[in-house]
Amino acid sequence: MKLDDIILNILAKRSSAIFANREVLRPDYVPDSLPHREEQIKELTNILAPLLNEERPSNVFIYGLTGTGKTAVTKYVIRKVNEYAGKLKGVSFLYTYINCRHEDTTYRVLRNIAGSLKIKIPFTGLSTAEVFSRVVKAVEIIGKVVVVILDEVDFLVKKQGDDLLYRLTRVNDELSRGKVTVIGITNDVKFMERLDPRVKSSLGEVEIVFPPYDAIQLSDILRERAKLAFKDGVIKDGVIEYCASIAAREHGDARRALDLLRVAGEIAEREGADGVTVEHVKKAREELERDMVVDVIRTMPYHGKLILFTLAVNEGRVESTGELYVKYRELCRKVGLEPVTQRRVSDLISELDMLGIINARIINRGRYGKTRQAALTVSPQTVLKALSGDLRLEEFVKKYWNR
DNA sequence: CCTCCACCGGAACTTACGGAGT
DNA sequence: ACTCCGTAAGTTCCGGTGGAGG
Repeated sequence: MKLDDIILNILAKRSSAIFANREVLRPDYVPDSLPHREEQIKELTNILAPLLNEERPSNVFIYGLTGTGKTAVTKYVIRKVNEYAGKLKGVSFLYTYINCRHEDTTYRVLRNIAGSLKIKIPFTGLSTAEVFSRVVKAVEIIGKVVVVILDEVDFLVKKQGDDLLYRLTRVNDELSRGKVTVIGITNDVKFMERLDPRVKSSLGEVEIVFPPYDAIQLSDILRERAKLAFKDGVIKDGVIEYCASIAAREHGDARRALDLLRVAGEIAEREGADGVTVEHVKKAREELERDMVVDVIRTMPYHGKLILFTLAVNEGRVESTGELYVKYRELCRKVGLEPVTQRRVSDLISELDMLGIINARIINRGRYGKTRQAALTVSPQTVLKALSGDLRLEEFVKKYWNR
């Protein structure tokens, strides 16, 4: 085949037989309609309405499990309010969206806020106090309301404490021109309890709760997006319902449902099929699982990978942290590595649990103590496969098998 | 009803590193 | 060149704690 033809072939496939617009299924896409979230949209719009008079809205706190539309609704409403503020009243305000899972330090969050105020801050080197005062100065000079949206705030607070939140909610006292409103978003129900009472009262001026979707609502959402994302008639019977039922089982997570649908479409496309079937969704589920594992492994510290390895070669589960630790040390010894302390391993278990790659249940064995029982949520083979892709571990794995 | 195991989990500290300001 | 700062991984120390077994 001529090179020309190869390229042409690939490009031709891009104008796909399956997708009309796959962007609609991406997690960060904000749709024009958000079914079953009218209540929350109304509430949030009411709260933010003072922006039209250049007044500072109350701080808002938003709860809801992952994939319940918190982020989409917030982005949607703030965008619309901003639009109408300009159109109807000729006023403007600034807003910035920050995901604290990615920007999980005080410094990085401040740098992001600074960025939206058009002042540049080096990515390291300054003290947080310095950055904070530069931000405050900028708000003062600009003299407008600044809405700071902190998505997944719990990550920030877990790592750095509520100091930044406290200062952000108090900053209005120091300002004569310009105001700051904070919108905090979290999926951690117990988050508020851990906050300093002062932060709690100021941040929780208003609260909005996002309940999880049920399977029927998920189907509605998927159907609506599928209409935009796929060409007519490519979605076969039962596909939408199947995606919805899987996601409904996992706490009504719409993001999960959309991911499934998108990946199923991509698989169908790769196979050159003329439609998306339930089989494609099943494959998509496996593929997403693999991706998740690879992703977790890439971001884990070295000894976190060793813990995963230990777990994987033990049929994917252990009865206690102690057992896991003994086996982990054994592996380290065989391969000539310094093991970390049990305390550290305990933290690594927590991390893996939070990332969803393992399930760590606390169990009480009375006289025989309290411990965590850890089990992989994915198959050990998937983990081993993903680990062998890790360069430094490859040797390790080989050594272990040939020992 | 109390004890006491095998841990959990918070906090403060260390080490190594790389960037900024002066 | 020197100091100050943040980040990441890990350590040390230690105060809890739920419930089976005495």
